[in-house]
Amino acid sequence: MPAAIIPKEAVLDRLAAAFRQHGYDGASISRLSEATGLGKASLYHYFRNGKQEMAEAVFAHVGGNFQELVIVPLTRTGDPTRRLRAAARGLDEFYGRGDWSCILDLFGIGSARQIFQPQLRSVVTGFESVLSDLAQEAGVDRITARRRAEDVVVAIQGALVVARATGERKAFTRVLKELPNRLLGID
Amino acid sequence: MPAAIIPKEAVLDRLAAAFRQHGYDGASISRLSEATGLGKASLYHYFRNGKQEMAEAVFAHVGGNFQELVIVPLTRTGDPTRRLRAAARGLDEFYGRGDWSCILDLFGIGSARQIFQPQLRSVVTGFESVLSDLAQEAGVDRITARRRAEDVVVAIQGALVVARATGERKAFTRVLKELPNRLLGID
DNA sequence: GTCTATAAGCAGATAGAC
DNA sequence: GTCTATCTGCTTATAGAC
Repeated sequence: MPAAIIPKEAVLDRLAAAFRQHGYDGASISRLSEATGLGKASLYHYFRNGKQEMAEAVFAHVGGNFQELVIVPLTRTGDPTRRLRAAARGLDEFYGRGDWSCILDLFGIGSARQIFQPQLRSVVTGFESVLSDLAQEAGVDRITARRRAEDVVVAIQGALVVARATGERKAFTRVLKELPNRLLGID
Repeated sequence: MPAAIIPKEAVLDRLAAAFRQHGYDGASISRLSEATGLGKASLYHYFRNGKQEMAEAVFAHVGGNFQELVIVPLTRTGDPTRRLRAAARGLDEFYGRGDWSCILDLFGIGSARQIFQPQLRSVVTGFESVLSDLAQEAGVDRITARRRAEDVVVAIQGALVVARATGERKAFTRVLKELPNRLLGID
């Protein structure tokens, strides 16, 4: 009974990369097999329910990374601006400096949408809550905090779309740099 | 030699709707056939190079709508704020009040990206130019105008992604309402 | 200009050997 | 746990009748 050739974490990272590049419908089992270096049958050994289960595992895995790189820094104690700068660094890493598409975007399209829409919604509202709470902690009134939190999420998603369309990540980099100001700054 | 059953315009509208719903890779010829009400062979009669040509025609057609609904109002003469409000109404219609995904997003994913990336880039830079020129005409300095133009494009794209993820269009509606302020308003 | 029928290949998924 | 081989159905695309 030989051990796994690569750890499941690494498999999930490679599956995530393939889904990010091709989208859910464009990521065929053959491509996922290539991307992981595992044969198709090996993939089915890991994920009995096929592509859908692979996507669900990727979603959970990527969600864990997001939690660690972005949510944890935001929910620490200490100066709000510093926490936002740490989250910006986390977002930069999480999105491959702006080169990687967001699962929130990709899994909202085509057959993935039927599967993931409820979860996409709760990711957005969860992220917005954390941002809004932080803004309020920094003295911003509730209404403004919620609006700005929404604006930040919108800006991150939009910047990734624009980066993909233009082939340049400057819009994304700028959004991250302005992140503390966008959430806490003057109107 | 019977005439076409539905005009090519209508075919393109239905193809566009199908691409918007399923993405490029998810939009199979069968689905495109269903969406248009034409048999597969009829679609190939219209578009000899198959799906790629359908997508290219949709891209051009949708680009024409965008020109008409958004660019024309922005490049008219008259009060900049009024022109931006007209463009906001155009964007609202162009994106089905926030319910439709943007081709800029969808065609940046998977196999469509290989085909369309250069054109996506020029759509973004073109739209940004028009917005930036308008802001400068309204007295905004060049650097600020360019930054705000980029922010506006980012916000529209992001709002559409968030709308799709949450199933709510309020973020999109708000971005449109704030459009004049986002481009011309105080920092 | 539209259709039905069909070709050739790739999709997702499984069986069974090692 | 991995592989090769294979199955079924759907995919793109075409041929040819009307």
